[in-house]
Amino acid sequence: MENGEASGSSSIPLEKKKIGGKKKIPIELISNKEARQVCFSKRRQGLFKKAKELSVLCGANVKVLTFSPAGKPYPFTSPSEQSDNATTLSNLPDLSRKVSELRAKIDATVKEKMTALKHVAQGSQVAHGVLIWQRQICLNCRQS
Amino acid sequence: MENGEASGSSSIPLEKKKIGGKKKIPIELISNKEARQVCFSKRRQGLFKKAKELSVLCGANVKVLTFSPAGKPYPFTSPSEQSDNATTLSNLPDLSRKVSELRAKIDATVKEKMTALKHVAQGSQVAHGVLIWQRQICLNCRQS
DNA sequence: GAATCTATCCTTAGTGC
DNA sequence: AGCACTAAGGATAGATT
Repeated sequence: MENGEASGSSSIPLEKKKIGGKKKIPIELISNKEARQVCFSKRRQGLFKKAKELSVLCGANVKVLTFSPAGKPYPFTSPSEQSDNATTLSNLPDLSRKVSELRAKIDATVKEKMTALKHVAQGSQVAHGVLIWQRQICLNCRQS
Repeated sequence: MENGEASGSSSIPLEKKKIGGKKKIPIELISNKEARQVCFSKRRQGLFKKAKELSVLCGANVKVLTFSPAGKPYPFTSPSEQSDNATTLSNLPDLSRKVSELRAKIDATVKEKMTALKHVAQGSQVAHGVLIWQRQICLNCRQS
């Protein structure tokens, strides 16, 4: 697949440059900042499309969360998951399974983040940040 | 011995069938259960690869969370995010930004799930499940 | 700088092993 | 089950508008 630029051989036919056409690029950080942003937009679009296709074709829940180079979040959630409210309300037998999936998702995410942040907190001054973050979670719980 | 040709009878290269080739398929739920599973495996692989390429090319954090038709979770997290612990420990100036990103992610996820589950709970008997789920979150908070 | 175009690269449906 | 193969279809880097 990722048949890299490995072949350094001189057997690569150099042809005259035609307009258009996709050229292969190495999978490494794009140095040009503008090109990187353009690439992000295009590929994020493609990634979301692939995610949607996967969810539709296979009836699978798919969530994608990307952060642009500028730090802006771009989330994607498969339609089947977005409409869980409606579908489950009229389809109670599936409810427990859906709830289990949601619980697994949030548990995995929370656990992962907690672990990461705890490790970070052990060697830095971010302990306060961790505490604040934990309170937000608990406030969310109480609010409901 | 050289490939294939050797033993006796069939020295004539058999006519190769024109096998393979990709046909267009409509983007809708694949009815055949096995085909659906195969498709899920292939496309999940492709999706993860695309996610990795996006994260590398653009230096972006990417997370993908998929559930197979059978309900098994397959998560993907971009390498740059996976190594947040190490990188941030030796790179404290980036810490607050990383923490903000993590906080935004978990907040978005929690809020989304809470909303979905609250809607569900309003019209069904799942209120207990919601409460249990909330306690788990809060326990996680206290444990740290 | 977003949209469009195009040639090329990449993914993957279908098949066989 | 998983891997290899083929080639049609799709994604996209670069140029152009």
